[in-house]
Amino acid sequence: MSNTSTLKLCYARHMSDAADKVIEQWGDVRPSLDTTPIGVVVRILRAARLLEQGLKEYFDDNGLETWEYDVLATLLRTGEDGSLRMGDLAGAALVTAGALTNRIDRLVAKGLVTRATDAENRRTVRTTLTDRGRELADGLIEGHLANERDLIGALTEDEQQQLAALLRKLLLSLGD
Amino acid sequence: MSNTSTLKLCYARHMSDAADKVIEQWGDVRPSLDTTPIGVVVRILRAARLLEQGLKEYFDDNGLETWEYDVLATLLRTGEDGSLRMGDLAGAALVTAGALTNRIDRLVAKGLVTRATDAENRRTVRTTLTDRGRELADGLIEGHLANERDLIGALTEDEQQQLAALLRKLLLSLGD
DNA sequence: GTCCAACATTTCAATGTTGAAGCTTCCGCA
DNA sequence: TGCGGAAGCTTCAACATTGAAATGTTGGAC
Repeated sequence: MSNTSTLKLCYARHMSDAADKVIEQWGDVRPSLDTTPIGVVVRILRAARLLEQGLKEYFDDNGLETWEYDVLATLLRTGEDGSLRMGDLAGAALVTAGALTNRIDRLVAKGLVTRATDAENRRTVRTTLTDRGRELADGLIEGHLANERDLIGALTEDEQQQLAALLRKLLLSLGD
Repeated sequence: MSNTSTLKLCYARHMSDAADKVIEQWGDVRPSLDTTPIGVVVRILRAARLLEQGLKEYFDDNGLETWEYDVLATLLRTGEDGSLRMGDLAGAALVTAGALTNRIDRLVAKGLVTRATDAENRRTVRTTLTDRGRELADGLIEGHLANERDLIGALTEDEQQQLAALLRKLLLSLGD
């Protein structure tokens, strides 16, 4: 699961990635453009895609979809009684309410969560982990985190912290 | 199009974003976990979603899908004769070949590109900008870049460069 | 010269998401 | 008490993507 082989490929300094090539091409064709924002935006978009693939591989190996783990883990870490409203789950996953209904349907069918209308506010529906769901999520956390560590392992701890700090600032400005 | 209002919200230092909350929650519920990779991975995923939304708004205003501009711009900046093979376009957009066929179908229907089998290697299909496609893409570049600058405007230029450098290193290790 | 494996694209069924419309349920207000 | 609007979720049609199978093409082995 370690990507030692690809790491070797970039020991050389100043190797260029896809974003560098995009910027270089614009420089050739439209030299007057200020293409600096591409260096950030394109890289974030591509990094997200590649990380998603990397996360998917881990969950594939464990017979789960990434979003399934996301729902279970969100319920698990939210503590309390391990139940959340549909809207909260939709917000956490950045998908629409319709998508969440669909997802929870399937998790209920798998026996990993239950669904019940809230007694106090009967408009809201609370999704709760079953024991099986809790155990499943619990058993996957460590491996998932290890996988994440591996995916960003090319960066030193310092670099990881810098990156996190810069992204936090960006996210706050984007309204996260 | 400027996000001054959201910027104001984070003048206070050490405000926490969604990733901070996730980490904090795990700390409460499973204190033994090393959740540091979340700070990077989750943030990249969320930043990508939010940036995609921000890009979408600009192209919505201009009656185009983001991917439509992506194809046109890729063809435009690749220089040469402004034509590319299907596989190249799929690679640039990180989608499958099937998706590309569909996308190019629609761009052809709109009169923005043409499709022709390559004379030298008749397995490959070359997609080429029409004059209209070229003009359309050309007219949108500057606004698009201005929008991108705006989206990451909360970061100083130095910070943007640091962020770009860290992401490049990460992307290279991920095989970009 | 023929055959075969690899390549490049298209086709197609399965699947998941979005956005809008539709239901209940709740709350503020008269 | 009753009404109107908003909140919260579900339903549904439209649409896009994926992954696999199918089609056609090329180049090398023999």
